[in-house]
Amino acid sequence: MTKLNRETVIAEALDLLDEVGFEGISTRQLARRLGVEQPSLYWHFRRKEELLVAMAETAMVPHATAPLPTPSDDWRVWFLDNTRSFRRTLLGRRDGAKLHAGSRPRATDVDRIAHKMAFLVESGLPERDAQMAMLASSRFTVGSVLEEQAEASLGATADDVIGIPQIDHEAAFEEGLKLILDGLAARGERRSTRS
Amino acid sequence: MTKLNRETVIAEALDLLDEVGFEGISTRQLARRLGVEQPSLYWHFRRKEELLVAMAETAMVPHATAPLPTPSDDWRVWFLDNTRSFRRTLLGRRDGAKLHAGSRPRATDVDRIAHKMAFLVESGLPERDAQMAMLASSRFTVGSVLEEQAEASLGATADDVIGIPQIDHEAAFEEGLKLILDGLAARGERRSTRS
DNA sequence: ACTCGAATCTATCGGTGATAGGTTGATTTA
DNA sequence: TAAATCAACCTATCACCGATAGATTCGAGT
Repeated sequence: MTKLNRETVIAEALDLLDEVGFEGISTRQLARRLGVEQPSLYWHFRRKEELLVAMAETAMVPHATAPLPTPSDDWRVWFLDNTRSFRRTLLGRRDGAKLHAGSRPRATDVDRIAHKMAFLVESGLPERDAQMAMLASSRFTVGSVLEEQAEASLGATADDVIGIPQIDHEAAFEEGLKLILDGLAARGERRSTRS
Repeated sequence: MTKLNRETVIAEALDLLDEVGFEGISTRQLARRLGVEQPSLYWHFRRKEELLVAMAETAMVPHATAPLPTPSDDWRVWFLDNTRSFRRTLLGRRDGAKLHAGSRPRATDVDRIAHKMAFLVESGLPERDAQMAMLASSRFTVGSVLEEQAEASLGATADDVIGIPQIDHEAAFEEGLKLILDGLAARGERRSTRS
């Protein structure tokens, strides 16, 4: 059998995540899948948490490699699509939000965020508003997906007692996102129409 | 020594949470603090998760017992204060957001939410907008506090490499919340001024 | 005094992350 | 080519974890 490497471990770990969920991930199960003994994983990762961080990073690749905005883009449309891309990526893996929550941005992410910010400023938004809107939409998204995936996990075990009217997560996300966008647009317009 | 009961266990568990954080909670440590052997806790709780749910509920008491809005209140002011109350309660305990995340609302919570919704509708907001705004602000808050407390946990271990400009979480929360409120107000005004 | 059951105990299970230190086999070096 | 090196595994083991089974205690009610 071919030799293990970091990427193979991460890929298999993400497959395992999809099957057993975040709490179900154990180094032994992962090792068994890779045809290896459990301590061998510690050659590639110092601690389990280091593996989880790497998993989170890989899971975010779809969003982290999505095209950046260009000056001709409508900032409103881009803002919506960018946040949707983030959400779809989080939803792309089981417990994706839990995996991602609290992870620090890497240097390449920081560069991309800077580009996005510059785009919004170029589009006429005050820098602080742009910054706060990016932050707010990101946190709103994490909170939303976290709840959505938590409900999915609980739904698998406990039966839904009727009384909680079952939320349409997609619609709730879109509406909340629109609220943030509208709040942002109100400022941008106020600024661009008055000055 | 006085006999144990559910409330005592929960209270001690929350103290333990503040000391060791969410990941550090173990039934053995908790039992030792209570002067009892570990399996004794299983008389009061079927599984550890049941204890965690009870902890989450108790931790939310400050917010869950805060005064409800009255018809004379300004809905904008109330909306801000209500969301701030939620945030402060989450921040009130270490890893409060992680503890709360994904917990289902209890019957009494549902009643309170219904009251709040009715208040917003009475104040002139479309029901769906009110619903979505409550949901959005709640999820934004959970996402925000989750990140804030995650940073606090990481900050305790890893040193801050300068390059991430250190966010003022309070200000970011206030700005994001204001975006949601402004988005909501834009609709309410549009409705009330046109009809 | 006797019973009964709530509330605790002891003992133990299988599973977990992690470390220490030995083995192997390919690659580099002398 | 022989020796040395070192990445990449292995075995063995640790302390700890959540959870269950089943014995024991002890106070309240009859």
